[in-house]
Amino acid sequence: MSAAKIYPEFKNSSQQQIEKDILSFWETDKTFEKSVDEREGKPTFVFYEGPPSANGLPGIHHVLARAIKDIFCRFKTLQGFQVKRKGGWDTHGLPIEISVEKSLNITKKDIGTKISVVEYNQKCREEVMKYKDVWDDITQKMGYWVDLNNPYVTFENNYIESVWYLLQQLYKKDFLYKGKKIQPYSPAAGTGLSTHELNQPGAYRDVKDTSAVAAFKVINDEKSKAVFSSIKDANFSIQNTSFLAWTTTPWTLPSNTALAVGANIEYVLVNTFNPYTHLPVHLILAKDLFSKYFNIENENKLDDYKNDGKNLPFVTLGSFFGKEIAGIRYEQLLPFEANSKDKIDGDAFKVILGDFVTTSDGTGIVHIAPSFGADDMKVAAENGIGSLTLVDKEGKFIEGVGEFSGRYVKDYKNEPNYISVDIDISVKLKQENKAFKIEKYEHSYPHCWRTDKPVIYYPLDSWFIKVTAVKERMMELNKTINWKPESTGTGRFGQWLENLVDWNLSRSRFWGTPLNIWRTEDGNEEICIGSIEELNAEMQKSIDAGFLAKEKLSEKLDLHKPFVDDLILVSASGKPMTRESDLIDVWFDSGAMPYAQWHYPFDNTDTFKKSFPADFIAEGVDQTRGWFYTLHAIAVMLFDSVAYKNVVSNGLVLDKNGNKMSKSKGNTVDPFATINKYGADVTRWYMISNSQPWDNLKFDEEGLAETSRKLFGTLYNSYNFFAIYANIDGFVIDAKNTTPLTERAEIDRWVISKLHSLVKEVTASYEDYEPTKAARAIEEFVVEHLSNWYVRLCRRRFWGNELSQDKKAAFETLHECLVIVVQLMSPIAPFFSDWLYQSLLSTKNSIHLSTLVIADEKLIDLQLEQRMSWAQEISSLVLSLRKKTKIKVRQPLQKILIPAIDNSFIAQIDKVKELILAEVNVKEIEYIGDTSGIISKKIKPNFKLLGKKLGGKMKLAADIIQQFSVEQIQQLEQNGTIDIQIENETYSILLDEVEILSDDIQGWLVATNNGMTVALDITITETLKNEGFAREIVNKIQTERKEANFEVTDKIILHVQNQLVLNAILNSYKEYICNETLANDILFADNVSNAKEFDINGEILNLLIQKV
RNA sequence: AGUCCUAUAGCUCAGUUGGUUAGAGUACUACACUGAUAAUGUAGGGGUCGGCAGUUCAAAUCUGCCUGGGACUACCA
Repeated sequence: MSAAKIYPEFKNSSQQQIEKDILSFWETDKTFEKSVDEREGKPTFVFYEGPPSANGLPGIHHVLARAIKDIFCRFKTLQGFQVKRKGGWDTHGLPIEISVEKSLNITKKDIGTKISVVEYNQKCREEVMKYKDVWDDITQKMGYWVDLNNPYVTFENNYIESVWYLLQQLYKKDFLYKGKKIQPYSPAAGTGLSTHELNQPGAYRDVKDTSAVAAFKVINDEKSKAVFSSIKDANFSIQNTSFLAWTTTPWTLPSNTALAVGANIEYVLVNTFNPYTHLPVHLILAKDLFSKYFNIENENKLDDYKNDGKNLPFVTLGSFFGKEIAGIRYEQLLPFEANSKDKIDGDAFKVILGDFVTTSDGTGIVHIAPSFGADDMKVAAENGIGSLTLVDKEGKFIEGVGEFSGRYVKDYKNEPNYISVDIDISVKLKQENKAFKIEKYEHSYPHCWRTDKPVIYYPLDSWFIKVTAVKERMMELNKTINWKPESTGTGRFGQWLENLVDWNLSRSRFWGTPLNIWRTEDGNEEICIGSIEELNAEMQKSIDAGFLAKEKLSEKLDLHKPFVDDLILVSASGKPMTRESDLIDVWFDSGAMPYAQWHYPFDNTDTFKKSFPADFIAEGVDQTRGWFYTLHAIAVMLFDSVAYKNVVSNGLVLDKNGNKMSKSKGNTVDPFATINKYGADVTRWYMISNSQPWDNLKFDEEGLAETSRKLFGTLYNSYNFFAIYANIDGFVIDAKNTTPLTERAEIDRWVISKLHSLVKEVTASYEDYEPTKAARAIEEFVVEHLSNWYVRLCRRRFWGNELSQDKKAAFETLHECLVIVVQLMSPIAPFFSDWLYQSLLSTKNSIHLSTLVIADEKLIDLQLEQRMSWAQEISSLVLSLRKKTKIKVRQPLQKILIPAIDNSFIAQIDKVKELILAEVNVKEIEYIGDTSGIISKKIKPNFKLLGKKLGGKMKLAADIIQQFSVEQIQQLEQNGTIDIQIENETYSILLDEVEILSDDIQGWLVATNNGMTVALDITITETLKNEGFAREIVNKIQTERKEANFEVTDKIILHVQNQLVLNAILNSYKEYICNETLANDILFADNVSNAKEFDINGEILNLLIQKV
């Protein structure tokens, strides 16, 4: 009994302390490194880390995202795979530039004047790693295993060199081209934006803009005369006729060069009034949209008009199809010096046909400003219409636009009294009789994701990647990727691929990977550099040609601006070539990580080959068109391969009310505070078990407390229970010498069977990237099966005096369950599981270096699991009956009755009989056979079978069957069939097609649930009553022992004051009582001093408990 | 505007190929149990399965439309 404690017992250990201890253990043990190194040569499981940017702080959603990554990497490691996890940092891009500008209090304009590009880029380089320490801290505290000692960093020369290599490969395949396109452009940031950037969450926002329906006056010429010749109305004049076109961006109206109509859309021409000037006018708009502006009740009531702009009366003068009015010319809406006709590079101001025109909005006539809309540009080019660009790159009107010159089209400068140009243009139109309807219009409009300012569409020179050329192949290969959830792959990602446009690679910025293309001034000769070696060779050529100073070659190479811009190369024909000034989209950086992280193809080609493509990646669902896309695009174009085989896209973390977390709402959750309070394991477990990774998670602190209490508390108690008794008995697990399963108790075999069923289920779930299913299954096993059934029912087995064979088996069984359960949990809860594992095995070898047990089918006995679940059901029913009759469990009862329809059922129950009897404190089970005559039977049709057979008659048949008499049921049971009449037709019902249940035992107290019926004999005989007394006495003594803080091994002596009824019982149950309470003797006396008074089922007992 | 996801008890979630009393946990209430106490058992209240139609003998489950929540896309005037 005094043996050294093998298993540490923890009275007050906290999850936080455990995690601290395990963290420092991992550090000194180098467990993570070992978990990779020890598996050298084993099959690999390839994981790619999507690089975070360390210039922002980590949030709780990062903990979720990284927990998901960690789980599968740990799981695969447990399975024996080698899982390398190279960390990485995303270091380029606008967010970094913005935060540098903020901290230096400068703007883009100041770069090159107030600060040199060299200095600026140096600042960026520093800024990038601003919060690296915080990130390292959360990484460690949350238990995310990733190699941060050798991360890939996107701004390093090696990384850039790999990116250049990839770009050169694309160039060689003719996938790179330069073109002018109307692109999203942010005047505030001074740069074009890629579609990826517009896809950033929050980029599209509902805004209220001033929208204008403008009237474009028809020119009276041969064409218009011909078109309108059919109109006979005396009041009609072409000079007074206008087209109505709607726009939400009135600032584009001065740049208008055409109007587009739909060929087969019908337009009407009406005589009415201008609602602002009240002058009589003729207007043309789509018939379908007519009712938006006019009320039919006001037809032909021109004389009623009250000059108030309301209830506009009208007279319809005629109607035309779009194809008829195409070609009509109109007067320029807002003529200025800068948009005079000679400034336009083509024909202008006429009606053209566009297939994109619809009648869902506006007037069915579209205002065309080719410089500010992609469709506009396209349709204008097709029709030989020229373009006007009256707005410069800063977002303000150029000189020569009258009163609007120099004004910003949106508030790009945060002017305190910014006045909307849209409004002023609208006012001007109103005054000039050119406005028909000015109103606020709410619509979704893209904003620059960093400056928060509205984007405009603007003609820009750009380099593109021709991804459309491999569209089909990308779709094909996408089908081989296992998406979790599937709908993200087929739906969101699949549709994105179907509507693919070329990837705009250019960015006019300072901090990023420079485009590796040099060109002669005329653009006739160019070169795309694919390596540093090649660059050096070209530099040498240029030095030889005299374009480049000799010293350049010996300078330290930095593949950033402005250094690369200073390099002038020489073309084949001897002309100087300068670098195309653009940087490339940062998304290309991250999409290049499978290659660039290994500096492929310059180094590590073997490593690369072994780690491409990835087996698994995981990021937020918002990366679908981001990282998931760029990885896929580059892999397909250059390697004709997928970049990843399995991808988990996780949802958002919302607050507990389902609102998005945001700093402004103040509902963000601090990951450090959470981990500090509840521990990383609890946080991880809660997030994984609460909702599937791809569903949004409603983060609620109460859920964390529940997880902590239920799962971890229960497991902790189960272990402590084991440890306490194992230590008392000096039990030490001896893996080589365990009790054979056949010699163990039924309940041992049951829990082992359950355990292996669990291993099977959990392994399958992890393999299917379903961590939530795994977590929930583990939780159920621990709480319901292991703790609430196995441990609870087996407690007595652990108490005996010596280490019996049965007790040894119980220890071994519980030990095995705990070891395997923590192994299954370890990917999700890496700290607690490691701590428990090491405690259970008295080892200093981490659980994360162990090999996952494989489910042993031979140990799974479904029949056993079935009969145990019956035992649980029966016990529950008996307890509920006791409850109903208010007979406490401590009072033994004689028997329970169970209707038994077949013998196999009896055989099954017999095997678990002892467990049931002990659990419900009853002496025996009696099975009631069919012939007893006291079982009432209930019959229920099997809808699934009968429904198929009877079809429409099902309902009637169900009524008939359910009302079967006892005789009819008997007949069916005997003959196996019975005929019923439905609407004068006869149908045979077979025994298989119904379910016969017993739901009552006449004359008994019964309970029924899930098809199980149990009756309880509540007669309390004298013997039972006395035994009840004995039990009650034991209970009081036990409670007293506990209150007195006796050790569970302390022996006692009982001093009893003589009592008429209880003396007899104490004597006849002396052995039992002494055994149960570890009493050496019971001593009687007429008077016991210091005795405590107990109420034993109504009898008063004065008793003193004395420790020996 | 379109595409996709989602809606089940106060809260968090299950609910197989459609099959007849819609479940669990949690919270609340009451009573038990307790040599595991960070527990446990039993009982109770709590649901128009977002709404409306349809298919079917039978719909939480399938279809359509609508509403709320969310994400994404857009050249959208």
